[in-house]
Amino acid sequence: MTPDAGHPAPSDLKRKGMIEHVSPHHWNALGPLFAERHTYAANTVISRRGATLDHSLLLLDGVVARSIPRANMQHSTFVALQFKGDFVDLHAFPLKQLDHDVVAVTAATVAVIQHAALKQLLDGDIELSRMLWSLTLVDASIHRHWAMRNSSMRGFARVANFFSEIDARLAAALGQQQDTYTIGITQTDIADATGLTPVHVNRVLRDLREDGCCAIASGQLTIMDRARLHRRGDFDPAYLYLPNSDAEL
Amino acid sequence: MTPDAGHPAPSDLKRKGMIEHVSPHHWNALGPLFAERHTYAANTVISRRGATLDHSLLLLDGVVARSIPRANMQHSTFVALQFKGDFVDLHAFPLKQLDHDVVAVTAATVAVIQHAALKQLLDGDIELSRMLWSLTLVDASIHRHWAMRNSSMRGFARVANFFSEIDARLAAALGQQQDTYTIGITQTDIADATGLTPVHVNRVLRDLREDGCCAIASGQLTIMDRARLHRRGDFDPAYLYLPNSDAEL
DNA sequence: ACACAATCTTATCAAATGTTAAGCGGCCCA
DNA sequence: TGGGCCGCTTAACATTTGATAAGATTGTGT
Repeated sequence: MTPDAGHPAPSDLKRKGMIEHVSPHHWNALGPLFAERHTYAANTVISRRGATLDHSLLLLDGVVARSIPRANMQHSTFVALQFKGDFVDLHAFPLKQLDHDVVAVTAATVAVIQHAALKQLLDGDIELSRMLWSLTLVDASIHRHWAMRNSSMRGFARVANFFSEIDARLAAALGQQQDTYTIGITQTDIADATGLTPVHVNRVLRDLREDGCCAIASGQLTIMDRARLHRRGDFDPAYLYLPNSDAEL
Repeated sequence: MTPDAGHPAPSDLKRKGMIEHVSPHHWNALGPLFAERHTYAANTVISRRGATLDHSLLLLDGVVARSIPRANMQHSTFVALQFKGDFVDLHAFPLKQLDHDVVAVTAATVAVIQHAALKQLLDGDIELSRMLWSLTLVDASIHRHWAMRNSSMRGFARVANFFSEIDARLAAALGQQQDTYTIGITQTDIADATGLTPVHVNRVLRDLREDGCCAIASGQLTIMDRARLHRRGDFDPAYLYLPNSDAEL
C-alpha cells in the first residue's frame, strides 16, 4: 500500500462507469466525500476478510479482485472483478466485515470514503441511499451470473462469456466501445476468475484466437469479432444493468 | 399459482431464520405489511426474469430457487436456494426487474409485501432500511460462495459443501440443529445447484453415503457425521452471516 | 548486457466429469 | 388396475479438464 493519503482532494473524480447510476445531483453531494486517494501495487492485498472496515473504496484506475482463499491457502478464487468507476467494497458499509479478501490485480488507484461521513449523508438522503443499495444489488446480479457461468458453461464458452462481460463493462467504464482494452491481467488471473487451471486457460485462449473471437496478449484484450464472441459465450448483457442502457431483461 | 389472496392476514408470521436480522422492534412495523399469502405447487414459476415486480416475497415454507435459464432453454442453473425465513426477492424492491426466474422447487408458501407499502415504511425508517439492505448483502455473500464452490471445488467436496450450507441454513431457519431435514429436493435439483450432471450427482451421493458423511433419500437429508462432512467440504459458515452467531470471518 | 523471475506455451498422461442408454421402482391418474 | 411418467441407479464409453514437466519468451532490475 502506498499511503499517499492526506494531500488535498484531487479533482480526478469522474462520474463514469457504474457510478453513473448515481444521478448528477446526488453525485454533487457524494463526490466531495472522497477526500483521500490510495495507490496499490499489482498483486497486493487491499483488505483481508474478517477485518473491520470503517471506509469504502471507489476504483479510479486499475483492476481489483474480490478473492476467496481456500482452506489450504495454496489457492484462491476470484468471485468478482472491479473496474474503473466501480465501488469496490460498498457492501462493507452496512456489513462492516467482509467474507473475502480485496486484492489489487494490477496497479490500482482508489478514492476513499469514510463510513462515518457516508452515514451522515445517507441518513438524510433516502434517494441516494436507495441508489447505493441498487449498486450493491447489481454486484449481486453479477455474482449470480459468475455462479451460472462457472457452473454450467464448459471452458470455451465460459471464457468467451467472461471476455464478453469484460468488454461490456469496460466499454461502459470508458464511455465507449473499443476493439482493444489494456487491462493487464494474466492468464493465471483469468484462471482464478473462471475456475479453470492456467494451463487449460491457455488452451482455450488459443482456441478463441484461432476461432477469430478475441485474443489477449501482454495484458491487451483485442475483440476480433464481437458478435461471434457473444454467440460462442451465449452472452446477454442485461444482467449488468449498465447505466444508460435500456436492455430488456 | 394458487391465488388464495385477500383473506385476512393470518398470524403465521414467525420471526425465525434470516428474518431475525430484523430486530423485534422493527419487525413490529414490518410484519403487519405482509397481508397476503400465496401458495405455489412444486415446479411452478413464481416470476419470470424481466417482469416488473411491485411486490416482494417472504418465504414461509418450502424451497424456492433463483434460476437462470440458458439461451437454448433446454436447461437452467440454480444460482440460489431460499428457505423458510428468507426474503425471496427483496432485491426487486430497489431494482424493480430481476435478471433471473424465481421457481418453487417444492410446494411453497409465501407472504407478500407491496413495494408501495414497503417504501412508505422505509422512507421513514433509516435503520430498518439498512437492515434490509444488509439482508440483500448476505444474499450476495452467499452468491459469492456459490461461485467459489462451483468454480474451484471438485464434485465430492462441492456437494459436501453444498449440504453443509443447507444444514447450517435450515438449522437457523428451524431454530435448532437437526440430524434429519425434510427438504424434498431431487437429485436433478442438486445437479442444477452444483453445476454437475444428475448422473454425476448420483455417483457423488453414493460416495458421500459410503464415506459416512450424509445421505439423502426421498427428499430427506440425513447428516451422518457433521464434522466429517464439513471437513470434506472445506466448510466454514462465516459467509452465511447467520443471525445469533458471532462467527469469526 | 546479464541474470533472474514471471509468464506463456506445448506435450503427455491421469483423473474427473459428461453422455447415452437401459432397467427398476414408486406414484399418480384415467 | 394398468399405463405411463418421474426419479433413481448403474454401466460403458467419450470428452473435458487437471497435473506435471519442460522449454520458450518476456520483462525487470542491476
